[in-house]
Amino acid sequence: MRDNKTEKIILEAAEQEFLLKGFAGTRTTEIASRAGVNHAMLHYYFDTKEQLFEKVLAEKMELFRNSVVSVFEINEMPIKEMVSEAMSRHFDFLQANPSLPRFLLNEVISRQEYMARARQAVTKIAEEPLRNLQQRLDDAAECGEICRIDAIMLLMDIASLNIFAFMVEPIVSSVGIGGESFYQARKAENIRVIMQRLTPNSEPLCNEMYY
Amino acid sequence: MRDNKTEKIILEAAEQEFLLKGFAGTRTTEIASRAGVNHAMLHYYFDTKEQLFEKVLAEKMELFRNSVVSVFEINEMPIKEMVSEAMSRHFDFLQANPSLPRFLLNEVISRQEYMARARQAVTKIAEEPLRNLQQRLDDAAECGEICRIDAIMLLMDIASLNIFAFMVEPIVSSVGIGGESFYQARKAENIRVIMQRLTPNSEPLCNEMYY
DNA sequence: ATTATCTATAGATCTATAGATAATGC
DNA sequence: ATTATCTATAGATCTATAGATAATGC
Repeated sequence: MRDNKTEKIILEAAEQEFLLKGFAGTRTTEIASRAGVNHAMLHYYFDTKEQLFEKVLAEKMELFRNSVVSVFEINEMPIKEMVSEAMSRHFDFLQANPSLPRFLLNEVISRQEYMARARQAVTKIAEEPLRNLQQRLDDAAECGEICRIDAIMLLMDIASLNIFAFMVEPIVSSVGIGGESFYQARKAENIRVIMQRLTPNSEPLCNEMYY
Repeated sequence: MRDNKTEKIILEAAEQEFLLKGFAGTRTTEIASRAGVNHAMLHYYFDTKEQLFEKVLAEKMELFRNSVVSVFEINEMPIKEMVSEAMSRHFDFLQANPSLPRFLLNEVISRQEYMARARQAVTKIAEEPLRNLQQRLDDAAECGEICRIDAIMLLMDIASLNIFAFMVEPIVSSVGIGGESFYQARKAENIRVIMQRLTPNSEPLCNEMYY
């Protein structure tokens, strides 16, 4: 045989099960049955359920981390274009991995072991980019390109708008949410909302009020 | 004895465990130990784990439903004030129940039994208010009070902004998210973003472009 | 004499492995 | 003769209950 076809099939089935039901809700027998292999095979290729899960989680975390980092790397263009481009890439990534945020969020929150790890990772990968972004935002505000804004608030606005729809889609798809054309419109909507948010206010008073 | 003190203690402990770890991740022994009662007591007051869970879920769903309905009931004021007031109430509700959205989302998505139920509930409670809202938005746009906007997009914007921060708070609290003063600023930010979104555009071209 | 609590354990469910058998590579 | 697959079952974990004992209400 010598091919790791079975191993791959099991891993993919595990991925689907874990993403849908989480670690606690997933049964190794279900993974095996979804993969169409004997249950003993699962333990032949992967020692334990935990190990199989770690593999899936690590891969997904890496995927997620890369998507964030790559988005932050955009630079050397006007701030509004930069934000717009970053949002677009972020949205596309989510569309390709719609169940990822819910999965990571849940496993991390419901399992103490991962919480500490995740919090550290967030602090580490977020702190410097956050400072840089704030600097760029301040500079752009100084030039009158955009209004003054706190980087965390901006990022939270963007993340909220981009991520949330994908999270709730399975439940609210009956009222017209979901599907290619919806997400196309949604992407435009999200970027529009943020662009408007960044626009310098005509009445200078307002700047002071909110910042 | 005749007081149902123990019963209440168990129910509250169950609520905490379920909200944190979900149905599959929760152990009845853990609930009992959190409640500080003998494990057998749990089955004395509540026949099964499933039954205990149903009680918690039903209560939380009702709470959630009421919060949505009550927000939709606001009327008889200018559209922008109405939206602003609704957002404010919605935000306050979430601040009082920060882990509710994640819990409901997860249980509903990871357990098929609940999915059908939830989808029906959404369709039923959302359809009419959605039509009414669209009507009001269209009327207000006609008068030039706001720009044209699709009701679903607006609601999705609002829900995203209001809910998301509470969902991720446990993970990102290390970078300054969370706490009374943060949420106060966050609430203002969310309302501001939506108010700007509703503002009629100065260049009439833009209206056509996005709608 | 009814209601609440405990101990001890049965029963159900899920993960993991031993050991036998079949398939492939050399 | 090494690698892959199967059957059958052990072992671990979790839920649920039986039955004995203690506490309260009348």
